[in-house]
Amino acid sequence: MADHSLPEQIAAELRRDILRGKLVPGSPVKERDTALELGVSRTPMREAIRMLAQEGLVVLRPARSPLVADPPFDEVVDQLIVLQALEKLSGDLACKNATDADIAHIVDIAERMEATFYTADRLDSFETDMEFHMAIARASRNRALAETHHAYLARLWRIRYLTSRRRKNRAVVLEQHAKILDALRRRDRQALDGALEDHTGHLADDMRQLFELEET
Amino acid sequence: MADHSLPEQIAAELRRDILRGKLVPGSPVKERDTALELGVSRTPMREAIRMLAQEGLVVLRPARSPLVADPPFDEVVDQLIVLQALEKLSGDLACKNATDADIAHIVDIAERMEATFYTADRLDSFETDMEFHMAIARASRNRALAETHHAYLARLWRIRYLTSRRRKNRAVVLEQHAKILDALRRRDRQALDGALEDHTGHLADDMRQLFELEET
DNA sequence: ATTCGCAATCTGGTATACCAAAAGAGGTTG
DNA sequence: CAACCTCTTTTGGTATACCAGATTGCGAAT
Repeated sequence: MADHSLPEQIAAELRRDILRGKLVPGSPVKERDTALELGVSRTPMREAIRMLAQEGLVVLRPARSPLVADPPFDEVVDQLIVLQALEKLSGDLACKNATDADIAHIVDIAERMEATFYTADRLDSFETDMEFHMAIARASRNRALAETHHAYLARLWRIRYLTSRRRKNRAVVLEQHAKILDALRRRDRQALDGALEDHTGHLADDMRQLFELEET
Repeated sequence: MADHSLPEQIAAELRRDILRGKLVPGSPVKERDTALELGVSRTPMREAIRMLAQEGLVVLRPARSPLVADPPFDEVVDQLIVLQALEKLSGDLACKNATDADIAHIVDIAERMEATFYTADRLDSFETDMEFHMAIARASRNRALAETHHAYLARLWRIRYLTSRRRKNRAVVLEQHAKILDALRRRDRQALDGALEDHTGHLADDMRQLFELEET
């Protein structure tokens, strides 16, 4: 248990429950009950809840139980817009600052993803996809950027996960990744910018469809 | 005391002490002692320290006292790069989405700042400057963006505060703000982009000078 | 004199007890 | 029958007590 601190473990546990849908969006997360359930005291539970609030997975209310977040479409779009800007900045900086080893690492992830995309568990392949994007952010060699980018990926985790199920043509994703990789290899900032914009744009389209279906 | 919660008040108190230099970068912030000093218990003090850690004003160490942050130049530059990207995105979106009331509010802040810039307490006028930039971010009508932008402003608070002392010509700031306002009024995205880039760029120059002086 | 080791103590992490505010249930009254 | 008031219960906020790991300083042994 030296890995992570107790609050982090609790946060990870709750995060999984939220993303997997065990904790329904809009339902309260009472610190007493939840702490008892997990066999910890309220203090680390409190801290874990604050972490998730910071990530946007729960919303705090003054003097009330925190709620599992259930962001309306507009808010998710807002977050996606920021994510897109962060990815484009990452790409731009990566073209300038990435080492060859950085790029090789990204290629490696992409190849792994391509090889297992149709056979792997959806959750696994989804995590590989996250790794891919995080590796690009890290290749910017800007720690603050990588951290903020990671926070947004985490925040959009659930909704991206849900859209990945609905996506008819998974090949499109692989193709987009290939384009991103190609531009990055050539360190072609403009091409990379376009490829990343395209990638996020498709995600926005998928999200819109998902929300429209949910309306019913 | 309905304004803010106790942890927020404590955080504000500590933040002022850090920014004013009462708490020296690199020195420990012991939660017991500090809590006793402020007449509160450790629980809200803990939370306040976590807030400041999140803002980057203190750094947490496992099983050790938190330290007042003292980030190296490179890290601050990284953060400034992200802040610049967020400001440019804010400006871009604000040109599209800001209401006339939003812009009027920004004008209001700018005028207040201009009127008191030379007479007001430096920390106060600095807070007005922050309000100005935050108002622009909020005018983007993108909550996520405004929040992340705010976090970066807070993170760069100290270093910006220090540079504001060194800046020979405060009039430059007012002039830049005027340019930003003008472009925003005309909803001229390109001009606003340039003005914001210029503003942040100057800040980077000032920062560089500050760090070079500190080296000695 | 130097180094190794042990113990006192300092510090953050965790559990728990207490408090005040707010929500909900139930009864009373118009 | 409905609306309102009150009392109980629930819940987060705060204070405090306890614990375990780490640091440090002193002392003993080489």
